[in-house]
Amino acid sequence: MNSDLLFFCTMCREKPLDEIANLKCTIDHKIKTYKKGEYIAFQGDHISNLYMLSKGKVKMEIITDSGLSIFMEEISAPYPLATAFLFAEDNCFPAEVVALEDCEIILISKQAVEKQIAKCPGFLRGYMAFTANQAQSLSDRLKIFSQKSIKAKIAYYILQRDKKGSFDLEQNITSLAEYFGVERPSLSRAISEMVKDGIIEYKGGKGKILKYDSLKEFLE
Amino acid sequence: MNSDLLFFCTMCREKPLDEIANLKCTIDHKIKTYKKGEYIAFQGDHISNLYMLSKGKVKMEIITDSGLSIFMEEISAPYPLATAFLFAEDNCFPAEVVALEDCEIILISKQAVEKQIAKCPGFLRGYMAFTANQAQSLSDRLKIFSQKSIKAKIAYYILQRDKKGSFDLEQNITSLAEYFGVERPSLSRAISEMVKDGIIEYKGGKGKILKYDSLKEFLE
DNA sequence: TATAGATTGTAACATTTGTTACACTTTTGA
DNA sequence: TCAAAAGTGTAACAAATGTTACAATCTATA
Repeated sequence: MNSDLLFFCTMCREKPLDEIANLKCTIDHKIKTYKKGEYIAFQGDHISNLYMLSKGKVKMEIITDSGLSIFMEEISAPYPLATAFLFAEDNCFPAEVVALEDCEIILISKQAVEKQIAKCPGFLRGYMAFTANQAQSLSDRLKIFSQKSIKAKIAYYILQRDKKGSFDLEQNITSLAEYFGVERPSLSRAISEMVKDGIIEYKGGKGKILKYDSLKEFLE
Repeated sequence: MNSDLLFFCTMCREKPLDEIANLKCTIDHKIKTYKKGEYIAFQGDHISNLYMLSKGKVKMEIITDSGLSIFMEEISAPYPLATAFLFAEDNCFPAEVVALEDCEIILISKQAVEKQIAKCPGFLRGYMAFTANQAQSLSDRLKIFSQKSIKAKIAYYILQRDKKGSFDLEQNITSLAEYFGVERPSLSRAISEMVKDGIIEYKGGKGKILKYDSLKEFLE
């Protein structure tokens, strides 16, 4: 996948892929490469470019004043880095970015991004859709987390996916436990208890809701 | 505060207030008013306008297929509603919006928003800054929630605010407990134990970090 | 098909957190 | 200035969740 293509795929989703392949990227950009282990950005760096990770894998790490690492996340290409921060009030990198493999990054200046947004509504929609979807999934996850008990999380999750009394967890118990921020055996146990209490049926990732009222009582 | 002013204050933050006051709002918009109890939007409605709540207070409520309310949030003017969703892939209202008081809403069509964004970089920055800041605070909160134990949440929170060995909680214990999603006495107890163990000093919202290593051990 | 690896359910026990109640302090507003 | 309200720390006990271990099942691949 060449860089232009990648760029259009990620940021300008309105055109079909074959059409994109024939487009010439007219956006002013630079391409930088980093060797494994190199720093791509330091925490607190002013963000004046859009960073599109086009090849490789990076680690973003939040370091405190005293040098302790308190948060870490790995990101694989293709993915834009810190998109939200480019336009945020405090437009500094919130974390250090280190190349975990050899990486290629497409840099587009804030001015170029603004120019492109003004020129191409598709680019605007792509950029907005990206940050919007990101905010949306953060907010979804936060709603799950704000349910205090595991059974409440389950109730919230399956009620959201309720299709005429049936639900599909859409992922295995191990991942779901991680998504909920709880231990797998604890989630397993909670589901078992809800089945035993006749509130739901459950088998192999899918199930049925038997008592809506009981589920509702777990919430909030 | 007139509607134009409100609009510029919220979405176009680059100009000083006195300058804003003299501006004429050239953005194509409609103003709608709703009586207390009226529905402003239904869950699933297609979002084709930016909704600026300029007066009043609304309730956003997520209702499941089966009619259960599983999430609720109150929003007071001035505040834009569902900004992220206007450009999201699934651009439907995620919740019902009901007027809790008599409300006024400024409606700006997606086309008008795009036009304005293309025309006025300040508007773009305002819009982006808003969604970006929103995403940022969601993400901050999610990091706290993803720390499993209360002491880990405390450790993460104060390390983030560490200024040369001192920290300031910036809010009272009651609010902080709510922010963490735990009970107040539980938070109180956890802090007391950390003080007793000589890990931190604490008094009236402020404190000092005595053992960085012990704090670090709580994380993740 | 056979087999190694991943996923799942379950159990017993340890640990953490929630719950409730109360006394004490600080803040607020009349 | 005083009384009421809000905020705080603490304790004892209940409840929920984590931890660890193991066996059963499913899945992918040689």
